[in-house]
Amino acid sequence: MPTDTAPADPPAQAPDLGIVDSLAQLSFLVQGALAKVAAELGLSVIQLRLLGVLRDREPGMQELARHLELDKSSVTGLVDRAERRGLVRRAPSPRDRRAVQVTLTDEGRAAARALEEDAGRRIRALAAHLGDEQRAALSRLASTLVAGATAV
Amino acid sequence: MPTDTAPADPPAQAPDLGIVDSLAQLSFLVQGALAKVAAELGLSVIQLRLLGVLRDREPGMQELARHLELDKSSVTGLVDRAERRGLVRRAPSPRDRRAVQVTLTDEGRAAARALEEDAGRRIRALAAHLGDEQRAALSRLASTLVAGATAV
DNA sequence: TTAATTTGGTTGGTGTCACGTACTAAGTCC
DNA sequence: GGACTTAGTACGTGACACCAACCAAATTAA
Repeated sequence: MPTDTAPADPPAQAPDLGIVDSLAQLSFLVQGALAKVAAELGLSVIQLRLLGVLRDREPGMQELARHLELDKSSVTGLVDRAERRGLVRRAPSPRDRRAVQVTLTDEGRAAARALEEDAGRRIRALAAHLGDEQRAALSRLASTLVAGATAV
Repeated sequence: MPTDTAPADPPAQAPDLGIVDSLAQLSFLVQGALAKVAAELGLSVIQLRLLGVLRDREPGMQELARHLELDKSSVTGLVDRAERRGLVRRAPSPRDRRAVQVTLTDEGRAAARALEEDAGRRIRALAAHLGDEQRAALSRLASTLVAGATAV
């Protein structure tokens, strides 16, 4: 159970932590980077994630809940707060009079773009110690894992 | 800004998401797995992390705050809740009468072991679609990245 | 075509978590 | 001795997540 993201001694040759610890530590590292990105705009990671999902979708609340793996009541609150900040809008669904379409506002879209850029910078910085080939290999492997693990 | 962990179509050949999106998505995947592991014992990810740090340390509150990158007042609350659950104990420091040593209780140690095992299972399951060689390569690359990025 | 059920969403209550500010007590430095 | 720093707590606030209960619209059954 690898839980430590605080600076450690730089090993001349990095010891292999094993698949479990290395992925867990990596995830804390990346999440920390994303948290800092979001914090620059006064947002949380979950708000960043919300904006990310809405970049190419106009889902209802239920669908949003599935994407974010949250309870629907949690999504109500999440969207409430994002709406209060002027980042998203609730529009009535044209198909279903009960339902709602959640949409990015212009401000929200601008924020999403800024976050995306900054996240790119920060994550690339994390991988700065890797060589080009290593980085490419890591990207491929991570992509493969993600594809395999999310394909139900 | 890759924010989606919900199931997607399984691509015959996984497209490379790029280093940024692949690492971000991977981090959400791993954090989700850790959240489920913790939830099985009625804990949160940060509590899991706390137990992980305490496996091989008996830090003071300040030191704990540094390890977890939290404000010291946040650590007070965190340890309060863990103590209330019987997982950790506050002992007076022998060196400094102001300070405290945070220690795992027997119950806490048992929980840490259980979490560790289960996290291993779940993370290995995530990587189940990778071949042995791929998994080993990913582990090495992730280890290298972590070592490089945490070495101040 | 009513009646029963499912679906989409909100409300209200509870607990966790993180922060900032303010505070006490103990250690350290002149 | 007094000034300053360090270790930790207390308190108030806000974000976040869940559950249970609820309403209204949509769908299915009778």
